[in-house]
Amino acid sequence: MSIAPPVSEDTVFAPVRSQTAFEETVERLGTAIKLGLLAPGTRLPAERELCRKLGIARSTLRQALLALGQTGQLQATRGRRGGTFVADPQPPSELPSDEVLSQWQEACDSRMALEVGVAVLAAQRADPQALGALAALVAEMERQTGEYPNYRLADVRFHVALAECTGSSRLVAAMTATQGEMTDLISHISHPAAVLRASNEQHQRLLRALRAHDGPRAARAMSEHVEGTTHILGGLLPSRG
Amino acid sequence: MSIAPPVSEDTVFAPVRSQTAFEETVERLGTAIKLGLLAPGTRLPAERELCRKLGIARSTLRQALLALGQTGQLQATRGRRGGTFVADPQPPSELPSDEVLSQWQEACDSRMALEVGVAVLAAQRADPQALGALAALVAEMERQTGEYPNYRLADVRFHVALAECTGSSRLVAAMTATQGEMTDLISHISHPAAVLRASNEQHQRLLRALRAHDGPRAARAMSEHVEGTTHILGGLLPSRG
DNA sequence: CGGCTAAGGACGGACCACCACACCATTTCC
DNA sequence: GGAAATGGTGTGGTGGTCCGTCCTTAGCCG
Repeated sequence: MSIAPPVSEDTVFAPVRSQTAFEETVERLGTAIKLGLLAPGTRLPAERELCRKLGIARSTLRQALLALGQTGQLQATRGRRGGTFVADPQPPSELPSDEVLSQWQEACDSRMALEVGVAVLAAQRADPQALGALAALVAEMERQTGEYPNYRLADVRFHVALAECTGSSRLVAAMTATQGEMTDLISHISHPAAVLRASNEQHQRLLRALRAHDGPRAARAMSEHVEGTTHILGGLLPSRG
Repeated sequence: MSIAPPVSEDTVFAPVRSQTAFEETVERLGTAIKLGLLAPGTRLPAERELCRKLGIARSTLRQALLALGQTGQLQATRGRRGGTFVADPQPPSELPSDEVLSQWQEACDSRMALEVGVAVLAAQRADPQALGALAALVAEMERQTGEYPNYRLADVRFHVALAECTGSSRLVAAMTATQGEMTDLISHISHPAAVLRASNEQHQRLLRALRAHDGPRAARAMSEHVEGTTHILGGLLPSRG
């Protein structure tokens, strides 16, 4: 054991980040809206019900809803048939923040660690119905290679659906968070149809591996898929911090 | 897109979990001690320095240190040459909590998702020095198949060292957390030397894949390794909740 | 028209986590 | 004996969170 390199204590003693309920709520709902998991026009549950589902107080939830309303992602209507609704998509004009940008490699690494493992598990567990849904999403992407926003929407749903194949809510949550992070990164680089088609071919190869319940092949397909995105980002992203 | 299954809103609207700085500190330090990443006798940085590193107030840190002291994991000495020291290992007598036990499958799934991806990245990035350290740990495990606590210590260090090969602090942190969770689960099942030897052979196969910088082979070796543990747990763990 | 109802909106008090700061107690080194 | 370094203690202030209560809006219906 004395041979072993001492684990860098930078990890053990790294800063503790305590996220408030307010922040986490804004993050979660905002990501779901940004990714299109909550489609425009969707009505959220009533505040009194939603705060119960989220396990937070109504006043805390309202802070979050207010914040999301001020950024234009939500819109509230009062009255008997009122409610809180997901607004139409924002012009994705914000440049990725320096903070996100400086950590893009860590984000891609985390994505690799998540997606490959999910692919292995999905290969073991995907049922015919789930495979059909995945195939439909691949077909949708094929149709939308010319319309990046539509392509990306199907892309996100593909990866989230893959996580759902595992049956693990943790992994689904991690996947949505990761996809949100990736969306921030890739929304401002160009997306030629050729690149999208190539990417979707990797989806198809992955799907074939899933159909064969071949975990190792799924892992390989997925790792190449993630690596592709990473390399594209590395080439097109503004200078790294 | 209308074909796509709607993403289950259970994920988006799942309870928000806000961890306090105190809880996270206890968790992090406690896990590091439990895993042996902070060896018995180790002296922690002085409180005034440690709270700065952790980014929390000294009083908050002291709450955590007090809690860890009351469970016998830390011991403090006053005076100029004083400090807070890691105590000798506890008799691991606590049975895994029902809460941990009921989620053992999710824990194993998360582990799969982390370890396989880490293996792929490590295969790309491991340098000779890191490979040497990993080999030393494999050799150590080989020697310790009869002494489970020692074996497990080297095992944890192997997996954490693997994460360190990726150069991603996020992944190292995730790995320590995952290994802590696994330790909770496996500490109370039997560990015949034969099982440990078989497990370590998987480490060796993984190491060979890393040396060859063969990501897919590393992924396969790791997924089989994780799957082995999962199956053993499934067979030996008390009835699932 | 007028009341009922379901929804968002606003306010105030209580509690607690966290923080910053100052000070005390103990030990060791010079 | 004094300086220095360390853990130990107390105090007050800030902000986040919760809970309860009430107000406002708008659709439904008798």
